[in-house]
Amino acid sequence: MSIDQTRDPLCLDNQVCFSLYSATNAMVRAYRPLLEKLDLTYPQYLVMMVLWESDGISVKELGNALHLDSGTLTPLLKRLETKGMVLRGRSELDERVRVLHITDAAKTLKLAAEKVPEQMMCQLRTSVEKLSQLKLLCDDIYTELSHSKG
Amino acid sequence: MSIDQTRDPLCLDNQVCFSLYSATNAMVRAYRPLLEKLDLTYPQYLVMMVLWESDGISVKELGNALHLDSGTLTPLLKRLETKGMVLRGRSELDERVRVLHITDAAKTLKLAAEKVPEQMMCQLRTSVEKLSQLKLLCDDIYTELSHSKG
DNA sequence: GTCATTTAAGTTGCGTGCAATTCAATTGCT
DNA sequence: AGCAATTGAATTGCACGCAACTTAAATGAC
Repeated sequence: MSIDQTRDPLCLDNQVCFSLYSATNAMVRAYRPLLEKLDLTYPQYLVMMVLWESDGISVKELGNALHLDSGTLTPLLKRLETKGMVLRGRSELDERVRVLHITDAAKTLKLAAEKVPEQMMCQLRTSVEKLSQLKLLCDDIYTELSHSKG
Repeated sequence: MSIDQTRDPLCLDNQVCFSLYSATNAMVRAYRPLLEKLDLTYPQYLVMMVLWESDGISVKELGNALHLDSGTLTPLLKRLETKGMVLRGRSELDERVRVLHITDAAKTLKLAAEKVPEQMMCQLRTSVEKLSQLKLLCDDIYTELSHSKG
């Protein structure tokens, strides 16, 4: 004769947010061995994905694309610079802005990185429909949570 | 005449994982002002949720419930102990295991914490069906990603 | 009973996320 | 032109996550 856990607001099993949190942690863990071969962390991989598509953008623009701020990105970009993946230049028009350029090594790395999404899908043995459903729902609540604030 | 971004495997817009990652970051950000009043971080709130339901469990059991390891939990529990929320005792049967007990202050805190889920739902202006869909999908991929490893 | 193995927790080290603050360059107002 | 307000990055400080390792206690094989 246990309590009705389906009504308990503080029951872990009822919380979407905990599922979201656990799924994300598991996802980042799953990426690790794949990205280790590229000498990248998951956030670094995200940064590289943006830069592979849009070379020469600013830290601000990068932050907008990834929903991250300079407090996170500045040290991360310095690490990528140390690895020889990124050049952190300055805009000539506006001395405040950093202009981010990828190196030739980064362009080479892209070829290996292109295999990562498929490797990841092999572990995610879920239907493509479910995954696009998941993406829509995540984008949905992201929008809600951002709108209610900034 | 741009490239077909829907086919580009390294296009950010195509990646479920990035949506998941951004949604989780946004979710944790949204919790912050609510939990600040309880002097808890989101992971600390998760720990307290488990302990409110299951007082007297071990670090191991807590880790199983939250999918976190002692490297994360030990320092977190020490902080909760400093705040007077948790007592980190020892099992008499097995000297290795910590027996975690909540304090009276933690029991009082639970009353305030019970309001948090509803406050959170106010920001998540999404239908309940969508949210339970999201939860199912997250639990789904969590299971897939865990099974493929441990 | 002894010793290798296993197990629970703790420690170390690194890379995030992010709030808060600082700094310098630019913009806007007048 | 002069100066306040704004903006782009960087810095500081704190709390995770987690891999890798260590420590100490318990278990198991013989």
